Parts: sequence; structure tokens; C-alpha cells
Amino acid sequence: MTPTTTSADLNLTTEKMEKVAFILKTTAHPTRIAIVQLLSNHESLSVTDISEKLGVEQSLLSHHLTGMKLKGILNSSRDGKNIFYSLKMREVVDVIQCLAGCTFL
Amino acid sequence: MTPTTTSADLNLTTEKMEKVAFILKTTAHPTRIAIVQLLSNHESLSVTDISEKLGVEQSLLSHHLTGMKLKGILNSSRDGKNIFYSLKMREVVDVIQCLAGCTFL
DNA sequence: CAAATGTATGATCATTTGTTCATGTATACA
DNA sequence: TGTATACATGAACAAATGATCATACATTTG
Repeated sequence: MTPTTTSADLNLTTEKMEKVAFILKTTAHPTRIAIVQLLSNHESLSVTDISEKLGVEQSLLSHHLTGMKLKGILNSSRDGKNIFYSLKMREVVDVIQCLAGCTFL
Repeated sequence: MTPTTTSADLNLTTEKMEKVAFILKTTAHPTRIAIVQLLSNHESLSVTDISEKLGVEQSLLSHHLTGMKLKGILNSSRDGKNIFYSLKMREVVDVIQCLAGCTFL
């Protein structure tokens, strides 16, 4: 049997390693992790929603959001004056979950 | 029942988010991912071993290794002239595995 | 159309990160 | 003890990232 906690061997091409690093880098920031967390619990939120919930300035937040969208982590769609963001790459939730589960952190 | 592919809700404190971001940042580099990959398959390797396998210059590699050790991802121990590094935080393997499994990467 | 609201963008600056190079330190061995 | 091997360290610099500010753009509403 294969315990769920055991991972298969890691054997990535250079290209894959670059891609993985790229996504990790895009995720590796407290505010961006907070954004992922919010969107993992909410399906879709406007910039103002997120800004208020996180207490992050509009412009700064916008930079984070557009960056994350550009890099494929988030989706966005306009509805009237608002722009709603949602998770596109749900795997990042698992990534965060995984580390968050570390007892020593 | 809880399918293995479904994650529980994400609900992290600010402090936890900072710690997770810290580890993600420490991992988010192609060379460092390659190091983790090597050590996930080898238990323990000397700096020269890693340098040769990855084709990375000694000094640069050393900077990466000592940084990763400092941040809690790796262990090291001397044996004669050699210093052997090994994985301390095995969770990072799962993190990489997780993203590597993304079909769209 | 004018004003208000919601969001994006671009410039600028400070900070962090990645790399290189030169040199230092520890161990082994002749 | 001197020399070679293995690794670490620090300075210096380039490049990437994060934050702030001012301003632009899009949509709704009066």
C-alpha cells in the first residue's frame, strides 16, 4: 500500500523547475497568500472587497492582483464598476495548505 | 468521506502567512528546487556532488546551500573534508510535487 | 455631459535577491 | 609543516521586487 503522506520521486526537467519556481515566487508574499486564502473561501471578490478585508491600499493591492493574474494564478471579470477576482490555479491553495500544516512553523 | 484531492478550508493567522511566505521564497528558485529534488532522491550529498550534478559553481552553490540551511530547509554535517547536506524540511518536496503535477505548467 | 466610484498604470525609490570574484578556513595527507 | 582539497564568506554590483504616489481609464448615475 502507499500511504497518502508519501510522495513519489521528484524528477523534473529544467524547464519544469523554472515553471515551478515561477509560481512559487508569485505566491511567496504574505499579502498574496492572504489573497489566495480569501479567494479559496469566497469564489469571487471585488478589489474593494479584498482591500477592505485585508486592509491593503487599493493601488498596492491592484499591483498584486494584476501580477497574479498575469502569471496565471487568478482570473478576473468586470461587473459594472467592479472587477471580480477569483482563483484560477487552485493548486496554490494546496501548496499553502501543505506548508501551513508544518508543525514547526 | 474526504477525498484526498480536496483541501480543508484555509484559515491562517498573519504570522503563519508570513512564515509560509518565508519558506516559499526560500524555495522559489530553479537551482534551489533542483537541490531539493536531488536531496529528495539521495538522502545526503556533499557540496561537490551537488555542484557536479547540477553544474553549478561552488561558491554560488554554497551561498544557496547555507541560505537554505539557515532558513531551516536543509541540514548539514561534516565528514572529513566534505560537508554533507540533507533535507530537513521534507514538506518542501510535497510543495514542489504539488505544483509539478499541474497539467498546465 | 459632469461628477463620482472603482480599478489600473507608470514613475520613482528603497529593499532584497542573485551572481561573481577574491580570499579565508578546515581537514587530510605527503 | 607545507600543500592540496573541500567548502564558506564577504564585498561589490546588477537585477528583481515591493511600496508609494500621482494620474489615467472605465462605468454608473445625476
